[in-house]
Amino acid sequence: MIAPTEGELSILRVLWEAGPLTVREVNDRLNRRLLKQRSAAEPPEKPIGYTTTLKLMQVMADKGLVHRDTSARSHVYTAAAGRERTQQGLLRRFVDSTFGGSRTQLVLRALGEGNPTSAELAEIKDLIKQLEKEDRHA
Amino acid sequence: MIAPTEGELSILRVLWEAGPLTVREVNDRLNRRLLKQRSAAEPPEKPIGYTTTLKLMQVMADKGLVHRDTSARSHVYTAAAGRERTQQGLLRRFVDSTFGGSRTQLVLRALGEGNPTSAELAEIKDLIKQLEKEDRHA
DNA sequence: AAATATATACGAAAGCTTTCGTAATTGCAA
DNA sequence: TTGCAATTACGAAAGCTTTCGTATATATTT
Repeated sequence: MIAPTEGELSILRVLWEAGPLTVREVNDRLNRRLLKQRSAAEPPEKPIGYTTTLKLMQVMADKGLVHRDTSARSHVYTAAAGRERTQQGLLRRFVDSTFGGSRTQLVLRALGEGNPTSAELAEIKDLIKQLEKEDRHA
Repeated sequence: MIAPTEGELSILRVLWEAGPLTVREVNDRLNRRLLKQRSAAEPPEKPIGYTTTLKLMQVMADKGLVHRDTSARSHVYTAAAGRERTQQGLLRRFVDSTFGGSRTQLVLRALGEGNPTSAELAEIKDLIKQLEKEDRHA
């Protein structure tokens, strides 16, 4: 599976969240998101043009990142790969390029500087317990 | 601090590992690394041209990613920011774009699918303990 | 000294992602 | 039907990173 670019990823996020959508719907959601993000002080982000989103999604269809149903006039697009699988692929690439392939280094860095809440820590501890169980059985 | 690109990051990795170096030395190490990576079956990766590395490092100097000492004929380059700080910045950006800003999601994904060894898990558990202590005091 | 090797500087090409303008098509409304 | 709105298709421009050729300067070797 080909890795999505930054812009493609923002479209995939919308599709994962809201299911199969038309270009118009995706573009609307992307721009609504921009509006929400904008606070008074920040520079007013320019909305994404409709044909920009269209073109991007056409390219994604060519790459196989999305499937599209062309039976209706407004084509309906679906993410080709699930969120988990895509995150997994991007994570691998990121760990390789930035942490020399060491997932542990990544985790330590992520936990070390971010003030994780006790709830988050608890969730991670639970997962570690599970993993240790599996390890014992293996 | 500006985020380094993929190619720039590979140069920073060399500088972090080996300290201040000339363009020639960086280029040699990049290509030696390529040679090591290459196994018999893989397509023979093309070595990186000297002027390519030179130009990239000049651009990095312009961006402020490296400092350079031009007192000698062969300029000597140094990484401007430390490895930890740079990793931290890249991590933040990655968590935002790929995990919607949730470090916890990233950690869970990183631990979940990678068969971490018990030594790795122990290291992470230690860190969690420390963090919980700090949390109590805060 | 002359020839050779090595360095930097610099512009431009190549390759990629994103943005945009415009034409052609289709559906809908007056 | 005619006109208007919305959609796709498509090429090209803009912007960025990477690669490369070449000119120029500086050292080294013969």
